[in-house]
Amino acid sequence: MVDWTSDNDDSDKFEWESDGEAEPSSAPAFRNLDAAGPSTLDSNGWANEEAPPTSLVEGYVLMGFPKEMVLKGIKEIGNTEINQFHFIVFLCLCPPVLTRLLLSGHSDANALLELLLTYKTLGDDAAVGNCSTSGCFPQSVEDDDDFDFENWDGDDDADGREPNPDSSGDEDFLREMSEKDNKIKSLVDMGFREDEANMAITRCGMDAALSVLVDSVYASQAAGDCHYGNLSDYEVTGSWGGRKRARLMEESKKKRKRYGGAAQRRPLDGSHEEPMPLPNPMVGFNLPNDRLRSVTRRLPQQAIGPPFFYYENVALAPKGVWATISRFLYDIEPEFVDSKHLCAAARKRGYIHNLPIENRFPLLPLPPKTIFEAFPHYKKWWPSWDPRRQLNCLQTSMSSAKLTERIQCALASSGNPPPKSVQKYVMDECRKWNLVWVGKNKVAHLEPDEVEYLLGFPRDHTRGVGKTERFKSLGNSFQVDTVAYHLSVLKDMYPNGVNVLSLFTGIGGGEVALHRLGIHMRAVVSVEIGEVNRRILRGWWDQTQTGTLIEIADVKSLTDDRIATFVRRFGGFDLVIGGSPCNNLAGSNRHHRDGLEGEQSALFYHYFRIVDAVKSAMGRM
DNA sequence: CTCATTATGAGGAAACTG
DNA sequence: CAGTTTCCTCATAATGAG
Repeated sequence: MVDWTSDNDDSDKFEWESDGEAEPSSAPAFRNLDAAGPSTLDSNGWANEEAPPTSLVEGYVLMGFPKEMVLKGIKEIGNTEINQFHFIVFLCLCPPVLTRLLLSGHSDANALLELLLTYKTLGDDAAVGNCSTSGCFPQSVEDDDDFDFENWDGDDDADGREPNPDSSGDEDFLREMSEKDNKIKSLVDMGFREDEANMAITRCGMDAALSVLVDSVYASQAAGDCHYGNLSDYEVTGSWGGRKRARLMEESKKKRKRYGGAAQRRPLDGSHEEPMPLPNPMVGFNLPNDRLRSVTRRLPQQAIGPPFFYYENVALAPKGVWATISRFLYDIEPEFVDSKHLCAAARKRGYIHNLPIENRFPLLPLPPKTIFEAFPHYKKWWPSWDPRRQLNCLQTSMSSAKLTERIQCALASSGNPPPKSVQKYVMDECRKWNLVWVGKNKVAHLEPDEVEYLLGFPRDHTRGVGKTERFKSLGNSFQVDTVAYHLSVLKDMYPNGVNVLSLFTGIGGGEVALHRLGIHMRAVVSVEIGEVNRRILRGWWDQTQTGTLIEIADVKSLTDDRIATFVRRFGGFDLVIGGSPCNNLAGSNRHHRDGLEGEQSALFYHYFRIVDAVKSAMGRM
């Protein structure tokens, strides 16, 4: 056994090997990178990489059907009652389809044929009567128009359903379909039945947010349509509402009233459209060595564990997002903390958790809170007109070398001190890109090990992968000191260690925090989509831990059944921790800041689903 | 193809001004 | 109080080099 409180203590210190110029040659920092130990398989023996298709259309394409054909098929069947079975039957009963597949040089045509024939047999036995009324069979193809598979170019809009003149009908259709597929799939993944999901979309419209759809399903259940599993518990909690909430919380346009101070409480009962106000200063419920601002809180009854859970995301999300997140996570008030109060870099984040907030303690040694304390050697070239003493948020990408050059030119061709206009230009860029002064008139971005240090990770934690990847992974991570401060209350509660379910693990900020707190992890089940991140976590784990680590790639594949299996195997989880993707919420995303319904950020609903599944599985223990 | 580099504002809230 | 300015943001797509 290892002494959990004292190993690897050099991770606390950041030591400069030289003047910072030296870039040590990359040595493999991890052991057993590719050695897939027995613990990389779960108890069912499933491999880690398996992932279900994300949509019906995609699914068939993955199965080897040409996309155009899939689209056409779905169109013919009708897009309101898409059913995997119908579609397979449709394809089976179209000999031209089979012919085309077999002639198309598909790499696995025989296997495909076998699959189709299998389904065909099933279809003959069971389902013909089932769909004979819907006109979903090839007849409908033929009496519609002369559907010629051989000359089909995939751009056939002759069915007249699409009045779209610009011949992008298929694209629109595809987009619409996959959007609907995704929503249905998300709802099904959350434990709803497919017909419930379909009904909700019909009621609320294609554009309804997922949260609205969920509400709609619950409302319909509460109205007595049906009861469905343990989720019906929520029908009686007032804030979930037994009534329809067919509005987008994100669309609240009400002028909001500001207030200062974190101590004030506000009803989160959804009876108003007031967005979630951010505290100023953003210090959370309390800070180390600052008992003055400490507050007490009372958790809603349904929020109380087990398990404890800890959720994180960006504080400055689009309007209404945090109200929605909070509503799903048992109406717990978020704790908004800017990590600039604990380290030298800002990081405004919201945390929703059901941990006690009394008797927290920080990691020691306390991290430096200013740039000069963290990196003394930058003082030498720091101009007096740069007033920064802390860094802005550490992001996922770094500035270009061209920018350093432009700034150098601008400064070289002006006096000392430079005119205000030049100062403003330089300061704007420095603040935007977190640049530091490394020479005369010379600024540069931080290095990966500096970011590791600021975020509270051991040095070289992300070493061994590309520099770009390191910045990306670190930029997406926790600030360890901040999270550890919140998790510190677990130490006395679990002297024998904890079992952790870690979602969206990334490079393992939560795990590092627990380790640095001296909390033993008996078992960690980690879900992380990024292969690089899984490797980083595995490397760190093998170096520092003796417990069991199970890595899973896709959160969607962590079904309620598998969760129940893990709960039985480990005797329950003590902590469910994770921050769901922020890239559709973050302000720096120019292209797809789509809010909580964005492609990645919508995975929040899986966080909710999984916490709830753990809750109910542990309730049955 | 992969990997690294570079250019690319919107959106929201706080601070400021009159 | 309304209008304006300032500030900040767990990013993505196009391009280029190998």
